[in-house]
Amino acid sequence: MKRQTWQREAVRAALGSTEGFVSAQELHSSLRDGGSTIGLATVYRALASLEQEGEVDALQQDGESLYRVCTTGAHHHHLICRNCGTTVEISADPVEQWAASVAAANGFTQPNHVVDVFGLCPACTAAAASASPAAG
Amino acid sequence: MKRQTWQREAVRAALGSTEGFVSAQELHSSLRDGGSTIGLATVYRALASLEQEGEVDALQQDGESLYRVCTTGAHHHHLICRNCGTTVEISADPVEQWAASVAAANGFTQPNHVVDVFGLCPACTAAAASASPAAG
DNA sequence: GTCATTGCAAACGCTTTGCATCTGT
DNA sequence: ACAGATGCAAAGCGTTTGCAATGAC
Repeated sequence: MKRQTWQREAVRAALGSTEGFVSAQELHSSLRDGGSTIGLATVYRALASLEQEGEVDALQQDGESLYRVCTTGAHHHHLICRNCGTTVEISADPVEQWAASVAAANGFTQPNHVVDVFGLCPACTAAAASASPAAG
Repeated sequence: MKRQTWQREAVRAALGSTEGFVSAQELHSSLRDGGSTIGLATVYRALASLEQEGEVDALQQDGESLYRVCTTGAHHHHLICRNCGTTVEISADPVEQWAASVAAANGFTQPNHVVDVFGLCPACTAAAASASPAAG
């Protein structure tokens, strides 16, 4: 039996108001910042539960778990700036098909894929160019 | 200045004698089991150093870092079974190009990408089919 | 002879868990 | 009234770091 609590809704809402992936701790901070008195453990539990139900997607990045609202079916991916965090939506139709294709080719079913492209956005590329003109 | 130590060689050797990916702790256990008195921290440091030099590939699996001897710089991706962890190497040339392409199209430089495909391998698909014949 | 490297263990960060209380049904 | 969720904080896990001795160059 699953009870309906404002905490759980708060986690879902916070997750829904994010652009890309967020860590559980960022979510907790955000919630607290928004006035919630929700506990960190509760955020983790809600996230785990939500993931279990398939309502959110999770991936591991550098030892952390990042969460994102699950886009059951047609989804798009993001191009993220490593430096300033700028996020650009990108259509990944060819990749969707490629993922499904390689999965099928190997006999795998229920294909899920995590596709994210990181890089330096134009502004940060220019900034980096002047910040590191010579490395020797 | 990089000094040549038997510990470092031991880590490389242990890594070279593995089939797939191994965790730092497994490597350490293996080394100890093989007679080495190498320390855990040293294994971590050697691994980090080796990865820095591009001699080994590393990936994160469920909060752990798994390492493997590097495949000459050219990287590929993996198709991972959600259930048993079976890993299949997949060539992602089209994705490489796609990633570079979308990055360039948006003015992004230094494109890195995270591409992982998860699914159920043939064996687990069959197992799941008999384990969950009806869901309601 | 010098300094990077090693090793131990504690610190660290992220996540999970125990237990008492509270809240939703 | 009952079952499950919450919250705090500490345990837990894997990883990193500090500091003194050691070994490589």
